[in-house]
Amino acid sequence: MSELTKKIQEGVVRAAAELYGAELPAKQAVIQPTRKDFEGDFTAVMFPLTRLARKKPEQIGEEVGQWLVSHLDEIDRYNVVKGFLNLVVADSYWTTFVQQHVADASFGRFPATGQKVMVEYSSPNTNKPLHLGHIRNILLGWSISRILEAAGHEVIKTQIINDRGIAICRSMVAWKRWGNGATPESTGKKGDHLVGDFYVLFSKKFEEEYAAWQQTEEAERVFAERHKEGQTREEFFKAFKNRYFNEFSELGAEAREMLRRWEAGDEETLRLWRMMNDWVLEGFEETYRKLGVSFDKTYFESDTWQLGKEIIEEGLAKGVLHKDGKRVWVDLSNIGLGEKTIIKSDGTSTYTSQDLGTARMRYEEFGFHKMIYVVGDEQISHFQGLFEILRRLGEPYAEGLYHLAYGMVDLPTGRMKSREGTVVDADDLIEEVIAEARKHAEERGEIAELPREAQDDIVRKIGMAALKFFIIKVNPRKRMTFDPSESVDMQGQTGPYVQNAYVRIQSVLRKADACDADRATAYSALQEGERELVKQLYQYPEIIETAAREYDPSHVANYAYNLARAFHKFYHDYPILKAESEEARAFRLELSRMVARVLADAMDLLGIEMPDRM
RNA sequence: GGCUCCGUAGCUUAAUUGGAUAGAGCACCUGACUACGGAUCAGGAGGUUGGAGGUUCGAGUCCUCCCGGAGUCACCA
Repeated sequence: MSELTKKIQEGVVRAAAELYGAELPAKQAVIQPTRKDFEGDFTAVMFPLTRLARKKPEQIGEEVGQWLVSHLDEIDRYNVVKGFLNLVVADSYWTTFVQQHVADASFGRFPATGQKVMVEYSSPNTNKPLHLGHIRNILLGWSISRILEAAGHEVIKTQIINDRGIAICRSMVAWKRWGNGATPESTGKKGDHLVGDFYVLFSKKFEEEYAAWQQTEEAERVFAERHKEGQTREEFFKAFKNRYFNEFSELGAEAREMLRRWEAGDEETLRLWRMMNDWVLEGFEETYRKLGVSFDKTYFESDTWQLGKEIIEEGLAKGVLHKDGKRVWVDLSNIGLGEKTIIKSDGTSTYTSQDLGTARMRYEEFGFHKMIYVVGDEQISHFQGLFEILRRLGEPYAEGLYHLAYGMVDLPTGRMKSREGTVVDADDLIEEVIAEARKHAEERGEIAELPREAQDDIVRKIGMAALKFFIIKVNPRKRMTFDPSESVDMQGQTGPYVQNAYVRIQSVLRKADACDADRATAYSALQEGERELVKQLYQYPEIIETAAREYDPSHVANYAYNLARAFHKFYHDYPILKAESEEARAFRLELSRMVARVLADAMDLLGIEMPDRM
């Protein structure tokens, strides 16, 4: 809560004590920004006082209002509507506020909390390129990291690359069989896309193999023996695919053999694996760079997949985990999850066992207070189980673990499905939004005079702003529909709209010759539109606090939009450079300067850059 | 079926965590400066906040029960 609202709140509590001899809990003295349709800056809700004062809310409002005006310098006057006490803050308070913070880089930054927070926000598989779903994940993780830093925490950004397992082996088999030694250099293809192509090729060949197999006598026999009562041939073979892969498929056997050799440390297999993984990782790096994100620490599943043995032994000794033969499991029925397997009966590890081990390893390495996993909501129960196990084991960091679950990204046509080729590729998407921004810029011709590189830079910033803002403005919890045509919109509630407010201010500032900034505080006829802007600026730190507490960057995005909107209106309604007085001109310039600074700061927390022209 | 999440205008969404007449954008219609950048601004139309009860001075928000959608409940990751 900000300084002034806190002061008002304390004032209300003290007023209650002095006027009515009542002890009002601070929490019940609700202070909120006044709604637009009433006069005032802050509103104190009087209803909770009625019981204590045993008077009508209107009368209490009058009495408390008078008390506040005479005891707080900042409060100029008040009015009462029903049980709402609307308080008007003195102009001098606002003009001083702007003067104090116009160049204050610490505005919107909180003092160090001493808390160390680890944020894991990317965990891609190395068998195919990043797609739209990853983009939401990455943008969310990046911005929440920045917001947590602004809130005073020390943040360690991390990713875990899932670089081993049967999936990458499929790509490896396909490359070996049909690749003819293709490389990113020889094909001119980005490494992750090249490997992804082989993954797709494997699937295609496997489908063909499976279809052919269904015509064989062996398939006939399998169907006869294993199909359920009333199940058609088609239904049976659709459901049987995975088992076919594991029991009958030649390609499946080859991929499994590849995995076996990898696990056995076969040199040739490892060489191939390293080569293809490196291609993918370089591709990922490029995409990350285009998205403007980075990590402090990268983990690889190939290093961590066997972790967890130690912690599992402890769990067995403590009776938290149970063992049947080689299989290790845990009873999670208390949180509605039933039995969960941690080590399979063939002795191999699972995702859960890795995650147990990785959590402890990270804690030992960084000693974090909080660890946030930014992972899709389809894994909610996985994390519930994981955290529950760590709690039962008495791990010291268990209470600080948090799964930031975001909803899937759908297309207007429905869910993205890699099998149906409806996945939106990250690189393609980035290219598209930039192309769209370029198209708009060319139509407008505003930046046509600039050198090529400068134009490219601006167009890139605008396109990325459109894409990022479109994704981040939605509450992470919600499943979102990604309409490609809307995502490149540049008007209305969009990134470019916010940028435009900033650009307009830069344009004004360029034209403003040096003027006496000190005269700004002498301005004493604050207009409605000015007041509205100042109040919104004043809210900024609180917004960051809320976004950090809720792990929700959409608050910051919506704030930036609202601030930009208020500025556009202000810009339209009042002259700045040709203001009616020197004081007004000085104040409006300072006010605009601060709006620009806060807009840029807020957008920076979302990973969005501001152009100076557009 | 158990657990979890979601449901707000035709569409995409917000609501300061229980506060005033539910606020925006898109799309549609109508307007605006010989002006500091029109990627702008103003106005119109569009709502029984999925439904029904309940708690409260006050409910989109909390409780109960329904309806609809999604996810998950694997010796997958």
